[in-house]
Amino acid sequence: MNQRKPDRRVQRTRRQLQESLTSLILAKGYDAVTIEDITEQANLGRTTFYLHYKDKEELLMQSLEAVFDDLVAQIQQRSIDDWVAHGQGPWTLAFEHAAENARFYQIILSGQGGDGIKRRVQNYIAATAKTTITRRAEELGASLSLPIEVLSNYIASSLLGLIAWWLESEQTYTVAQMDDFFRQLTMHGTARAIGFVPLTGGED
Amino acid sequence: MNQRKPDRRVQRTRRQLQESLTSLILAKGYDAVTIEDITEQANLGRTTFYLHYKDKEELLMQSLEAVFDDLVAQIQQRSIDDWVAHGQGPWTLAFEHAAENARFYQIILSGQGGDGIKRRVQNYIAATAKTTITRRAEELGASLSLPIEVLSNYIASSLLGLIAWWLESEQTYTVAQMDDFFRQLTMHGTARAIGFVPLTGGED
DNA sequence: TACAATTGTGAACATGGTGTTCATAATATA
DNA sequence: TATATTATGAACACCATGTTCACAATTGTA
Repeated sequence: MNQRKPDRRVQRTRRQLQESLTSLILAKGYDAVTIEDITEQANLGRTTFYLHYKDKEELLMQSLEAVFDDLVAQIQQRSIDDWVAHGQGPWTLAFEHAAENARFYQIILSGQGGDGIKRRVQNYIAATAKTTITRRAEELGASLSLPIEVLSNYIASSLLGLIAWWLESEQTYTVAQMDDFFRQLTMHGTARAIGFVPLTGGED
Repeated sequence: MNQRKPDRRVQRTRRQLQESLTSLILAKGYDAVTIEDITEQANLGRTTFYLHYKDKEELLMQSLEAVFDDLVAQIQQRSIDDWVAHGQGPWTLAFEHAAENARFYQIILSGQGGDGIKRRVQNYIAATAKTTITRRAEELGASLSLPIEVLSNYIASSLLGLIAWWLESEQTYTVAQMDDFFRQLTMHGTARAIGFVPLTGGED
């Protein structure tokens, strides 16, 4: 009945484990962090870790999802048209958030973060894009010219790929610039950027 | 002086190690393969492995690069316009190659393939895209509307992301369809696919 | 063919993280 | 206060890694 309130110790333990992991990642990278590092930093027994999480990756993903859920909620407070009207894309907040935690995501997204973290982050973005686009398509009564799965996955991988590159390159460009670049690519595709002018929309 | 011909034993050993690794990846996944598995399968001493490679990843990347170099050479035999004239993108061969070795790339690209493999593959694609685009831009005397690094990285991550998704989804679509999807996105961007019609190219 | 250099071998070893068990202690909730 | 839940830490088995070393096998060449 009251599944609602987990034991105080549980909350405390999990929070400490999460905080310890993120701070350790900043200190020594992802792979280098051992379970014992985490529990020691958190002042907990190593056994306790396995009482709550299967492995490092599960711990990290739960932390990330909490943060992402917040971010998505913020983004969805505005409609797509609202964002565009302000000369921004909905993903502006994503670029901002990434910049604010640059070193952290640099490590996580470098791909040398455990097995499937980048992939799981990408899945999260794709799922978000999918529901957002679906909802919008319903509002407009419009139909997609591509399978939603293809589209959402394309968006997720290109956005995440660009963010990862941007962080690795020590942020050669500002958030506003990245936002603008991504909008151009989103609006007109890569062809125009290369200077390749399509045959004026021929064979749709 | 004659750096040219490595000892026959070296060639033989390296080839056997490469073949063993790829076959083992198909058999039990990437992570599950140990150095000992590889050398045993290759009928070599475990020590021998370290005589040639630092770790599993180095071995795998060298195998991949050999394959990729071939593929790129094939692709570059035609000009971009040639490809387009035939109703295809240069990346058609990439989709084909991926389909032919579906299970292999499914594992490699799932992200659960060692630390940075997907990332290194993506870097390879980005580098290829960069030189290709640069060359073409020089031919046309055109200038890019985006930094080449941004562009090439966007292309690489979206292409690889799409391929990875496609393989994971058990290839719900044909090579020709994927090629067409990617071309649509390349030519017109994602916005049009959503049914979002831009303000007729307003404020460039 | 014989010889010197290179390469492969296998055993042995140290290292280090993982994941599990279990009896016991600490703490929360009712 | 009583009972259930959670945390503890020591101990253990396990397994892959990476390195060393003395010796064997093979190769390219003189």
